Amino acid sequence: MLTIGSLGKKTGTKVQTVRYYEQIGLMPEPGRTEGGQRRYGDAEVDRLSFIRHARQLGFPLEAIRELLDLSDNPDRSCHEADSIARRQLKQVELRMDRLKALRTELKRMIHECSGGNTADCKVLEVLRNHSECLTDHDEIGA
Amino acid sequence: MLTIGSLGKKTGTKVQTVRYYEQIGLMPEPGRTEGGQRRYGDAEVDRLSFIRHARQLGFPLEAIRELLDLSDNPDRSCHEADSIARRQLKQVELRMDRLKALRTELKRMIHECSGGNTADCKVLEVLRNHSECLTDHDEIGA
DNA sequence: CCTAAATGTTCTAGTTGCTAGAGGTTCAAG
DNA sequence: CTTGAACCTCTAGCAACTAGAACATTTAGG
Repeated sequence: MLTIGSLGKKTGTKVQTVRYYEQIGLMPEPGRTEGGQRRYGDAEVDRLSFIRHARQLGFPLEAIRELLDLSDNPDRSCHEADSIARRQLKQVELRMDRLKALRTELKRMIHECSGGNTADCKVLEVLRNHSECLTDHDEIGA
Repeated sequence: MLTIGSLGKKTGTKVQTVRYYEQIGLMPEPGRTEGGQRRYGDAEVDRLSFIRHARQLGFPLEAIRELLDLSDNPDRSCHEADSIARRQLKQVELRMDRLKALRTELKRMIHECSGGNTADCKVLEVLRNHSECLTDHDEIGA
């Protein structure tokens, strides 16, 4: 039986985060000691590892909830899990495309900056004047 | 003199967002009508455009605050603006690298999924078993 | 057995960058 | 003068945690 701290260490998760997952129903309510402390077994280690791994792959918690659900029902079709993964892949590719455009623009800004004072700083000038941009970067928060 | 709505339209910003920027001190407190409504001039249009453009390039608001500060002081060295931009470029490149690793892993997961039921779904299996991963993807939230 | 340190507990609030809604006021056109 | 769009403030919500206060429990050493 593991304490919440050891569970966290085993899975690379902060204690607060484990409790957070419990709060939103991603992790089950574990057994408690007489004194009220949480104790975990192997099933919980597996489940939390699954969650963490999916997070590392960028899946949002709601997608992970679905994936866990599928994982709990081994007789259901694999198709749903596959489509969740495909959706995630699309997201990743979209974000990559955006970042590529941003990188281009940033590089150009920096490249053209020749020092001197801010009055004729290329970086600031580009920011002031959107029309100097070559690429589209319409989306915010890429 | 522009209303907050027209300012928003001109700069591609939601009204709420303009007020939010004012609240956190990125935008100055504008003049008001007798009835208490905000009115904006050209300077505000420029400033908000600057902010929005920097956001599109992924700069966090705190970096934008610094950039605006530099922009307001034309005699200061360009060096600082340049280093903020370089920092941002590094961030972008870091995120791209992470996304690249994620994409690789997701593609492999999906590629190996041959249908059937979830009991032997590759997607779920990979998530269950981190050791099946080829790439590093240690950082979360890439 | 006792004590101290480490770890656990709950609860609240903060992070980033907005966005949405309630409930009310002002403005401009007709 | 009336109507309806656009404005006002204030609060709360989003994702996915993270941090801190104030207190309880557990465990190891002496």
